[in-house]
Amino acid sequence: MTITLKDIARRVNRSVTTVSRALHDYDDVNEETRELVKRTARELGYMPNVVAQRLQKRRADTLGLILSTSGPRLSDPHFGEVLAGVSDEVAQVGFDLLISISDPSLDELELYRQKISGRRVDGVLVVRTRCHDERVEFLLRHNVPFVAYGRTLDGRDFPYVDVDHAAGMRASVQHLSDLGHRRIGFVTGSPDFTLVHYQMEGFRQAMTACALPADESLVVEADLTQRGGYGAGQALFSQSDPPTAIVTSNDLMALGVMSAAQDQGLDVGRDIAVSGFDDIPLAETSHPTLTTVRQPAHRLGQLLGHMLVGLARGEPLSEQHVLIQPSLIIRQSTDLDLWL
Amino acid sequence: MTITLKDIARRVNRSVTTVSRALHDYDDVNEETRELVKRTARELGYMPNVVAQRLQKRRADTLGLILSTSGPRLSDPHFGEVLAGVSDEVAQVGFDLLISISDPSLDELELYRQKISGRRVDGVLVVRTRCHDERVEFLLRHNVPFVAYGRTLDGRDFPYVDVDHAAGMRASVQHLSDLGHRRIGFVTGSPDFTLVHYQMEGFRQAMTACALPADESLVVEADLTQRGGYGAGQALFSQSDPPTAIVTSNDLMALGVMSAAQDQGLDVGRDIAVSGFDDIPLAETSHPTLTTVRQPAHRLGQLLGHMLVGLARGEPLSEQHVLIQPSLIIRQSTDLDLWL
DNA sequence: ATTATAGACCAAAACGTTTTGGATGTCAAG
DNA sequence: CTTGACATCCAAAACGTTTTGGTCTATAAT
Repeated sequence: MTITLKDIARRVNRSVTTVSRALHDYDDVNEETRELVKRTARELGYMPNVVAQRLQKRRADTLGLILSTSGPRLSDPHFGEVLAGVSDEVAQVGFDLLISISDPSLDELELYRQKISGRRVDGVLVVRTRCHDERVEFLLRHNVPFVAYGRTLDGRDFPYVDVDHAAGMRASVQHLSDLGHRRIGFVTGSPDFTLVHYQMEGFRQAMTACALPADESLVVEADLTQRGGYGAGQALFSQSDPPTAIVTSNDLMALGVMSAAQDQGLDVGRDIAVSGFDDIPLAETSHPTLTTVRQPAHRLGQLLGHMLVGLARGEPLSEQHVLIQPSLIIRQSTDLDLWL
Repeated sequence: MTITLKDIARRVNRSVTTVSRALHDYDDVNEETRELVKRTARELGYMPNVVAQRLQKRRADTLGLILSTSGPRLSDPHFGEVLAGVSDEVAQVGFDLLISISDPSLDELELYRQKISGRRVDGVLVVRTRCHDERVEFLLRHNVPFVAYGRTLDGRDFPYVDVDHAAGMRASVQHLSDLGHRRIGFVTGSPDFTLVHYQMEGFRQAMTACALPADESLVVEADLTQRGGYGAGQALFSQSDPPTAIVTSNDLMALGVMSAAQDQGLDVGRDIAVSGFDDIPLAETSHPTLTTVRQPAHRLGQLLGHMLVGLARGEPLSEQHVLIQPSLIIRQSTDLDLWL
């Protein structure tokens, strides 16, 4: 049997109204009754029925995150860390985080529609944006509070947090150029992803700035996974004039590239330089350790969570657009003689 | 403005009751009105307010998962995969999955109390059980439907899904013994975890069965992470009479151990054999590839989800206890000459 | 002509809160 | 004595559903 306000009211001989107001520290209830109410509530083990609260308040105190099966999975370490940041942050202010993995049979937007119009969530998080992103369009059109992890390219205005992938990539290429590399390969994800688009932009900018020849055959596209990186690496190494250095769209791919290199008998860090993006924990303990562009994943998640909670509460956002500058972490995979 | 049953009722000149019943295909509403109601609902873009439904039905259609900060994080690949399985399964039958990361300041059990008595969730998932697990005690005491990923040791009866860690570990040790190893180290997590306990049991059983000497100094405890494995590996390699083979509690640790070995200049697979547990995707692409004990993570998650949904709906469970037999996957880290 | 039966519908209650708009009593000031 | 202010309390409405327990009408059976 579960305890309700009515039970407490009956017990202390007050109305439900008074009990509710006492528990919420309204100032129109006598000090004594307030104490009495609170004590009995504790004694009876009263816990408010949040569903009823939500119905009355017309708020869900819940934030939604929809993962499409094609997007990043929970097993992507960088993404997991961002998510942990979001969760930490929103939990602190009493919000729940609702995670849906979109059934492949169901249209992803339909899922948004359900969750949102069904009042299940009062704000959503969009992850890994695409250059033109239908989810963003949908959410804007339906006036749903949301924050995106990543920008889009079609000039719509919406709140986002993003990392300056172009700058990160420029730093990587610059570093490799400084080491004397002239044939630099790029193992990349689909250019539909905004992050890949900007990385590509940074890559080309830096190649030009360093006066390096642009060779399109050195740009290989694959899945943003280790397996994808492995395949792309194999493709690059089997070319007649293979690159001496490779940058990648994320660390998982970089690890895959390193595997492919090692399988070819190459000594990563000496025969071939590899540089990643993200700085997942594995980057620090791989062999050789991985040079990469660090994104403050956890802090980034916290920021996303913070903004989203604000939006969901209808507060104005102090910063609509946040662009975080990543930093290059140089390790052995680009310079094996570098010992820590 | 959001559409409610009342709006539809007004529009079709029927009562709210009839509209509700029409939408739910009750047989006491005329075929024509049913059609009319459904059509108008579609036209107006009606979506039921699930909060109201839940209040009325006294069900949340939501399953809870509480991650304590000390337990596995979302960034553990094996765990992420299990979770994806759970999520896939429960989404298919319309349940939500609520993930809370327990604030370190808040007592974990208190969080359970809140979510459960607050009627936020109608079933919970307990992951990575401990030999004596307070969460299990709590849930049993409060009669909350739950399924555990892992057993406990104190003889309480509750539904669980677990992997036979003892058998997996026996297979690993047997394999190493067959290769001629006699000094086998064990890099393990805290024995409080049930999985570690059973691994330890399997380890000792196999050592005895293979007539290998038990040397307690070869058992090193550390965090169930790559970093933990690295440290434990260093400790083992700096001993006067180091092991020639090492088994570990999970793959992340094994990767850490491999790193430590390689930093010592050891050739993993030749100078030292390393064997993991889980078979995360990384195991297949590490260098050398990792011999490990495979757990069907995704399927395991689906099973957990399936059981939990059944319980939450009050259906009797066909199988209370599921113990899955893992299989040994032999790769290069125990036998470098093994080329695939 | 009465009584059943079935088909179509609905008002009201319920779920457990919070909010609104008073009501009541006391006391001090005028 | 009246007025106003203040402190304390509460009934009723509201949130959007589903369920309960009907009513009413038309037709069929007796």
